[in-house]
Amino acid sequence: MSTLSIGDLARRTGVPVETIRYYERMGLLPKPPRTEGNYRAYEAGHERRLAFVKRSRDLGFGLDAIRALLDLADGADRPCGEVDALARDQLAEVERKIADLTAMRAELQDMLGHCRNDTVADCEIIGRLRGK
Amino acid sequence: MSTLSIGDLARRTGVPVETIRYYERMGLLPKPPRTEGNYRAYEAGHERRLAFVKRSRDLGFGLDAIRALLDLADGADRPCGEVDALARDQLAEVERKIADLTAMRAELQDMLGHCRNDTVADCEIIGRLRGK
DNA sequence: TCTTGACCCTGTAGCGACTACAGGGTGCAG
DNA sequence: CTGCACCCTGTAGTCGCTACAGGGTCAAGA
Ligand SMILES: [Zn+2]
Ligand SMILES: [Zn+2]
Ligand SMILES: [Zn+2]
Ligand SMILES: [Zn+2]
Repeated sequence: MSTLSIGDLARRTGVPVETIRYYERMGLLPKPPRTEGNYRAYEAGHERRLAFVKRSRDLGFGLDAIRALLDLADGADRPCGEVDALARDQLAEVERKIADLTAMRAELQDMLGHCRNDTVADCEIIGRLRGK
Repeated sequence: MSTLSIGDLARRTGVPVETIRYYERMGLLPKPPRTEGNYRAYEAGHERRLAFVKRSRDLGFGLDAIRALLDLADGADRPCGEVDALARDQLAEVERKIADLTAMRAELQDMLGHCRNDTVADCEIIGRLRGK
């Protein structure tokens, strides 16, 4: 038989078993047919769909956005403006996070650069956390 | 009287009331004395401690790390090596996140740059999410 | 004096995206 | 036939808040 168990699918996609079941509960993956013993039996279509979800997650899309992307991907001859909009929103979100983290990094580096490694009372890190 | 209500403290530190109560439950802030009407009555020490917590949060430290920093900050004449280690760990974490997000940004930008705004079937964004 | 309204209290539930059990069932190899 | 890896469901925990629900307190204005 060419069907995959949930464990097979997990190994092939790199998505943990528990996460696959979670995606199914969240409506990202269709409920697969079951074997006699009530095991999930996946086929190639399921694997492609899960791979799509994984690539989207790797780009930071939230599950709601991924549901929307999956729906849009089904309408082959519709314009892709909505897809674009989702990607642009996600890019904006990523850029916002990078900006926040870059500010944190600068301050942490500066604190560490000023620390003379003596007592806590004189430590620049503690001093700045206290607000000088 | 020079005490502050929880709302006063929230306004002065920029930390929401609910979050202040949450920090108290989590053991980051000492339980303040109460008024006759059972209102929390804060003093300058509480405000300084909360400001320390806020600055630490703004740098991305987790609450466990902040608890440790607060403890270390009390031992004035001990060496600051542990403080340093916490800051270095936090810097490493921030740098890891920046690296992840930078990769996401590059891929999102590239996808968006290749999208010719036609149909979903030809859309580069959908194509890449599907794995080409 | 009464009442309005802003503030405060506790306790609990929800968010997002998992992750980790507990307590069982299935299926195959030795 | 027995062990073991795997699968099942359902629930609770993670992190750092945030949002109620259902009450109590308090000062100012009519
Ligand atoms: Zn400097
Ligand atoms: Zn130091
Ligand atoms: Zn390219
Ligand atoms: Zn497109």
